[in-house]
Amino acid sequence: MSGEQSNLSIQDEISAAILQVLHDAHSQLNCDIPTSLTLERPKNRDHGDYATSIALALSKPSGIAPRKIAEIIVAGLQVRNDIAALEIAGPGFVNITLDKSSQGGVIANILTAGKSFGYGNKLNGIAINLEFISANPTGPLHLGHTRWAAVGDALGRVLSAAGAKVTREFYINDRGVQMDKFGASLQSAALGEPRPEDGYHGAYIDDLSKEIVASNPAVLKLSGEEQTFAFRDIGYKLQLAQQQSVLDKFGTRFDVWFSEKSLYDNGFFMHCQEVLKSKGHVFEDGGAIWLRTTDFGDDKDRVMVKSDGSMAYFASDSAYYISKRERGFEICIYMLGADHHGYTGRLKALAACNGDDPEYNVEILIGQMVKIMEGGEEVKLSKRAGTIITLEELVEKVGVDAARYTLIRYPVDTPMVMDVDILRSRTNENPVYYVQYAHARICAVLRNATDIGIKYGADLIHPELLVHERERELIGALGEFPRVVAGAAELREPHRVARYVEELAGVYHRFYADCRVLPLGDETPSELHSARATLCSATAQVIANGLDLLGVSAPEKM
RNA sequence: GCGCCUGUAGCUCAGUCGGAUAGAGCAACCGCCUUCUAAGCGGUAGGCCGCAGGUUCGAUUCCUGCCAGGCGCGCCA
Repeated sequence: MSGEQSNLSIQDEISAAILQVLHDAHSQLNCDIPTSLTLERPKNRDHGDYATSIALALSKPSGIAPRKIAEIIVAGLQVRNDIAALEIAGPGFVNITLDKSSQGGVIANILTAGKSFGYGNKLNGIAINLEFISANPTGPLHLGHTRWAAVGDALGRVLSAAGAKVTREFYINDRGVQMDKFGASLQSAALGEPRPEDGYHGAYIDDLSKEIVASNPAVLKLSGEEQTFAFRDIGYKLQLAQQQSVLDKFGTRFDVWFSEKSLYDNGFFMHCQEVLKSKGHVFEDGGAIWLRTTDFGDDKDRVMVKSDGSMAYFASDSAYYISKRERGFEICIYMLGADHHGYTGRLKALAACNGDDPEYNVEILIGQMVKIMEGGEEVKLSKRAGTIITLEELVEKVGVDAARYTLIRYPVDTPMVMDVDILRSRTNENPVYYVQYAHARICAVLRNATDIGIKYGADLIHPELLVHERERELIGALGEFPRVVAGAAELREPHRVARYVEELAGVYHRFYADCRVLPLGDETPSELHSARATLCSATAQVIANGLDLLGVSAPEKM
């Protein structure tokens, strides 16, 4: 935690000042004053460094002409010495141009905070359970899982950066008939028999069965069901380990690997059923035990215990949710594939049945489908047929950074198309290279600066020298980062960080083209060189921090 | 039939409480390396923001209806 001073950016100070001015004019305005206000960054540079349209918004409730309100704001801000110019434009926009020297504060903040620049306290202390991927341990992770592997991990990082206490959790579906089918498939593969029709058919089953036999030759001596279970259990361990290893290489980290099976240990499920029963939403019908989720808007009630006494999948869902709540998580985030969006209703209703607030305690993010193109054609995905693109294959094709970055830079509710050919080619058709290149470029400049004895650092900012339009743009963009991170966390949209970092890279490239950083030839090193090099190092820091939140590397050389 | 998501430039897509002339990358065309990484920069061209209404000072954004596409709607997991 840094002190109050450094947490308050220049735009926060000014927006607070504007709110204060409006409050002071309350008797005149005679309407509700908003509690917070975000300064906009106008696209058009002629409109200053920041702008606000609050005067237009307050015009109606106060019954006062917008330009009149703008005048009040401008009058109230005149006294500030960190503002160079104030202008009322159009129907009542207030355009603010910062004083040169006040812009330097951003650079100082970045250099002081270093790796933690951008981190904030918007979600301070909130215990969040972030569940993602949650694949069956019966095969490799495929493309749908991969989207969440990247986005879920990035969201975890972003939420943590906003101060939340995040636990990343992978729910292992290690129970039920699909596990037995898995065991039977492995068994038949090992024995050279035809696979069960409803079993798993991918080529990996052959490999896995060989691995099982090689490491545990004794399985061949077993027979019948005993042998099926042995294949199932050993295969499960190996397959899970394979998933874990792939995710580890992908840079996706989990705090908890939660076994579905464990929900039935030590009577935990019975406990959950009692909890729900005590809240009055459990009933029996046709020999089955149900949860009356229709009490809270679900389409139909859900079976927990089937009439034959076996557990329905929803039994596990219920127990798992209660486990999360009993472990102290305030917010449970579920990241589900589009083919599971029908879950929203029942999960929200489940929370309500437990006496929780479904709007607050449960959040469900639905990730739309990912298509993959190669050679101009869509690669069809079919797990049963075994022609799947796995996470591992994708990484082999395009590398971790390109795969992660591409998956993260789109909002998850957009269906997306990944073109392997483009991602494979190392050109800036792939935005990740554009961003990484900016970072590497800065590092090269700074290496050269050091070589020729140009110093840079927090005591050499010289904001009064950084007056070039490109410099001001760059400083302004750097100052946006904390706000972007906070917004990404609050809206659960890590792609905002990616888009920001692309924007920042672009601003830097333009700065680089127009503003020579290091002395030319035998030119004498000046304070401007140091100031620009310092600005470069601040930029590198922010790009690195942004990429780090995405789990993408920031190379020093390319 | 019901529900969720999507529809913005030739392509892939951004666009947070409604804001000023709707953006980026790629593809096309024209320029820029005798000195910091050209994986870069500048410029030109490219748009009925799916369609139709509504709300208002103002709508790509909010509301309603429609059209098109994707995905779901088990005592499966």
